[in-house]
Amino acid sequence: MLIEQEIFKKININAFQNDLIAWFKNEQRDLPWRKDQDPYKVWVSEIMLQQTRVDTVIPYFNRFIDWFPTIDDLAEADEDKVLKAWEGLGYYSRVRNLQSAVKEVREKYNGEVPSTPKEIAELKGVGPYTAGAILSIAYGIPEPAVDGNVMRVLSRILSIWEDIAKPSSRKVFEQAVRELISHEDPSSFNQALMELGALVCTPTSPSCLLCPVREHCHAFFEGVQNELPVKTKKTKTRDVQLTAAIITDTTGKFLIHKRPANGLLANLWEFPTVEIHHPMQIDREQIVTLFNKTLDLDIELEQIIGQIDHVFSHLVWNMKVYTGTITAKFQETNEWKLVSFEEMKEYAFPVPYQKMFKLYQSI
DNA sequence: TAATCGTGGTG
DNA sequence: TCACCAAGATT
Repeated sequence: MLIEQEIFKKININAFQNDLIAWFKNEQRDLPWRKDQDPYKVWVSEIMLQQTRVDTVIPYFNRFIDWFPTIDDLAEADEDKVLKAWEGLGYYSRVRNLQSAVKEVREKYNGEVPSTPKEIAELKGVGPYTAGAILSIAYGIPEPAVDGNVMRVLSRILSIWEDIAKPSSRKVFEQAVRELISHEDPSSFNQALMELGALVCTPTSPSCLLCPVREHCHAFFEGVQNELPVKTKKTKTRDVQLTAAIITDTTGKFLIHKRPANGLLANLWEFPTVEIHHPMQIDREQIVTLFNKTLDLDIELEQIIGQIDHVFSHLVWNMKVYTGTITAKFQETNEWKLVSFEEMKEYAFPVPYQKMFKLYQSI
């Protein structure tokens, strides 16, 4: 790669490290996962923080560590309870991978989180960023931990015009970190880059006048901090038409269904739902038939109580919500359960179904 | 590589 | 209202 030669010329590495780390030690936020360096807690926090804001993560992290204080606690827990701990956080495969990886750590590494790049990167759900974050923060090993913050900050400081939306450009920034990282305190260095990105070197209108490494910043020198980083975008969401129903039996219990183990919202619970492919040419009777045939049920729909629109990363759900009743003897299975209001609280429901139940309660 | 995988905050 | 965003990984 040709870029390293330039990096050495542009930056006084020692002064940059010192200014950055000194700022971090003074200004870092007091966060629950910074109270110690327990590799398990660092790991949990890094998984939670993937694509998720710090303020959102804090209460989830505290409750998760309360429920599962150690690797053994998480490894032995029921998946339904683990998912319940993650309910509302999103990207649920993160926590299923985490539990799977924790079990592997217990079996292969005697319960100790491995401390080599190769071994840690093999764990489920641990990609290049998370591997570097755990190695540097928990073990003090000078490995790059390149997330969106780091790419933004370094694209400005080093004036790197790579498109950070391209997966291939991450390695450019990893190489940059390898040239710049403090070997005396890699933990503070990596965290400082991210903290700077979160607090000062923000995506829009960065606070350059407050920046501790302003004098090292090529973009600030050239006045192009608002043009960096280069990031192409593409977002096309598709609409999905669904009909879902709150179905009760004669005792007032609710019919719930466990979603498939793969794909969207895997292994979470939902109220019975069918997809409507051609909403213009379907009547109520056909919807009932669709429920009974698709879901192998025997139910009757009562009335529409409203509509829930929910936006995911790559699609939008338009859910028509009905109430309904069970019209025949019902047999519980692993995927189908009839639960009381109190029992329902033990099951993890994704947000659209939480919205749906609130709608039901409001009528 | 591009698509998939959630949610809540923000300008 | 809506595009964009936030400590990415997997397929």
